[in-house]
Amino acid sequence: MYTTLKRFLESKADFNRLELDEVYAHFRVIKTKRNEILLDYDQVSKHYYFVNKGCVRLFTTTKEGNEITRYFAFKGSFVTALPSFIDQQPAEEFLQTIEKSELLCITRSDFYKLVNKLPQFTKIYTEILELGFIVAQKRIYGFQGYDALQKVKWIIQNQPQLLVRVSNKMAASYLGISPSTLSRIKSRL
Amino acid sequence: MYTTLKRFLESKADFNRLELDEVYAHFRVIKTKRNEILLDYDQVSKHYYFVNKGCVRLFTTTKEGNEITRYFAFKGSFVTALPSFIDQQPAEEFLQTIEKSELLCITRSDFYKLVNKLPQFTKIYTEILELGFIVAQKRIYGFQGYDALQKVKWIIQNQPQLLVRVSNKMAASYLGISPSTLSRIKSRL
DNA sequence: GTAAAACGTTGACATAGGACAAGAATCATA
DNA sequence: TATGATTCTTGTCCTATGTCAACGTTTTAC
Repeated sequence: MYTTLKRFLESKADFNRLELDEVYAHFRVIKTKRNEILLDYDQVSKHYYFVNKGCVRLFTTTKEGNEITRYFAFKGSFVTALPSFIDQQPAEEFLQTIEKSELLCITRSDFYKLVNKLPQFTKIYTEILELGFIVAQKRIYGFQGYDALQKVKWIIQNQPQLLVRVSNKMAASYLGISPSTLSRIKSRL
Repeated sequence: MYTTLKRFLESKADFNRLELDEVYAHFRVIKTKRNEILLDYDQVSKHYYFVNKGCVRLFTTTKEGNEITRYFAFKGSFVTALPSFIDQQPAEEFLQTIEKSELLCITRSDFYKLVNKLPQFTKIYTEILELGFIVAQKRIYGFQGYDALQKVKWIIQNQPQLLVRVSNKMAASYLGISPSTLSRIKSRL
């Protein structure tokens, strides 16, 4: 149950047996179906999720009702609506499983308890923030000035599993192009 | 000299006199002309800057040589090429003053010394990361699915000083539209 | 297992906005 | 202060990509 999380934690800092158990104790297992909403647009983010199996998508919608995908969390990633988790304002984004998934869930208050109690966990939080920052920057800035074809090539280079794992529509909404355009580009590769 | 920095620090955490002096001691004042490069594309980011006066721009260029502006740091903000500062890889972006400026500069090693020595400074670093993350997300995701006019309106709402403070060209490269388009839109507002 | 709904693909069409250029305005340098 | 360089504005033109629609395929739900 905790193998993947253990691997994640130990790759970031040194924990002894007791500390690991203390960390685990705060996580609760959640099994979900496909397309389950974990967090709604107006809700405040109170949980951090670790993906044990499956995939969680972070997305929002425009006024016109089009979905815009911001992030896909696959096995071994932490995910939440971070801005809301940090400042406790309504998320203005959705968290959704896009496959039957198994998640480890920790509440915000428990999360910060661990951050304040275990220096290793403080370090992990800092790294999550740093990495989140870097990844988001690379992804989004990487797209600046790219046309549709360049974006698709970028994603094939940098997240090759993505195009095969998620639907055409979701991938398109992640790339910021229309499903038609993505479909046309794929057929020409 | 340290008034603006003092205000910044005290707004984030409680420091006593001695601690403040210790923080100050690691910052060195830099006075720059307009358009001075603080960090080049291939360099590794070794300094964090606090803007006392003036403005620092973070930008990069496309293969075709077009500039893309990522961030403007005005008075009272910290700025560096954070991904490079964190992982010590070449920055792939530029730091440049766009006005005659006065900066407080701390080296990376001193910065991390403070982070590890003073809990308040740890907290400030966490907040810088959190805030940087939130601001970057809001800014960039805020633009997803916006057309040029919506972007301009967004910027007028959210960073009203920006359009008057920086050149048309730089503002356009920040918004991800061409200078011509920005010019046309402004004339129609 | 079947009907309904959602999705993917492809075509025809419309358009936002980029590229380029030229003249006016502003800025930099000596 | 003069002159060359850069930037701003605005026109014309063009292309990438969005929209809409039709149709076949896949998924969902009862």
